[in-house]
Amino acid sequence: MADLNNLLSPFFLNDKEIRKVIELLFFSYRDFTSGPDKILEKLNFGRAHHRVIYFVGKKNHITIKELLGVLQITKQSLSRVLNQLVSEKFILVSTGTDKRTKKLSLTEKGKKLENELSTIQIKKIREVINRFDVENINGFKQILYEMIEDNNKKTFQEIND
Amino acid sequence: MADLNNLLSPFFLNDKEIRKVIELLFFSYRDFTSGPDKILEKLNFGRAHHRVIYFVGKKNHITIKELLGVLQITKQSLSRVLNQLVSEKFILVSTGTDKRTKKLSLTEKGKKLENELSTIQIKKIREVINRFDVENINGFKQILYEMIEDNNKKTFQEIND
DNA sequence: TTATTTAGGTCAGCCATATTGACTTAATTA
DNA sequence: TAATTAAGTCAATATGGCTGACCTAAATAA
Repeated sequence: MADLNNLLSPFFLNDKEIRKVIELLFFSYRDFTSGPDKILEKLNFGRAHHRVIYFVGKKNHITIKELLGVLQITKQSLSRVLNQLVSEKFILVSTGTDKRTKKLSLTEKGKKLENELSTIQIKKIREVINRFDVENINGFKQILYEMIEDNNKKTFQEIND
Repeated sequence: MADLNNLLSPFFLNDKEIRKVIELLFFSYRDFTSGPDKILEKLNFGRAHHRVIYFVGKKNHITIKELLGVLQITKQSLSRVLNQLVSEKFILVSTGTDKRTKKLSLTEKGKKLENELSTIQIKKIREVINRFDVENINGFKQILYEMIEDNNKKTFQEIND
């Protein structure tokens, strides 16, 4: 039966092979975040701070509500992290046209940190990806994209329009 | 200059495109772990328990030391999680030939939970992966593998030999 | 055989990141 | 004017990490 399955669907992957993917995701994601973690530690920041800095850098003038939508954490969780970043002058808060909203942006200090952290991850990805051909790279991106829940696919598109 | 780069290296990816990969990794990894999280919550377990159950299931009779090497956490961190799993009879501890060591294995109850959690993730990966061809899938696995630090590549190989 | 190393455990305290629930303020919109 | 929305805050709780100090028992090296 297993043989028949392999015969009929050449792209079929058995559980054993798929478990390897589970492990690859675990190990690669952990190592992917380890570089920035070391820099953040010196500033007494964590990965949560990195995410905020990343997405504020990505979308200048992002509001609190939008940021909460991207991060999918509670406003209480965001509050602590964001207040630290604001009080230490990595992030600047201004009022929106709708005066209920706030617009977040990186200060020069914030941009510098954002750049330092992203450079590590960009370099790492580029080093890996340069060893593969364009079909593999596009396939890689597409597979990751398809692993995202539909709701969050929208978010990905929104921050990239 | 950027044009020249693109001209000379067709596989060159600019920072903007690489940033998309950073985001894809963040969103996909988060959604990938959200399924099991819901089941674990009912048992008052977290992702740390899942990892222990996963790797004990993966390598029967794994020792504490080996498990610490895979998870890369301190024994104090492992201790709390593992003791819960043992006291709630998901994991069985026996003594190794070297009587200083302990061998961990899943009980029937543990196997059942492991299966329940892994099934969700395997299903998710299979659903995605079945929409791609074998070259894309292999490329995907290889790129993830290359993102792992050398030390941890060894670990991945060891648990898969 | 004694000394050292190794595998594992434990106690205590600390920090980061997340949660829920309840409540407030100010501004916008119906 | 009433309802909704964006944002903030206080308090309590859980999870999952960490460091440091210290312990036991077994295996191995000097």
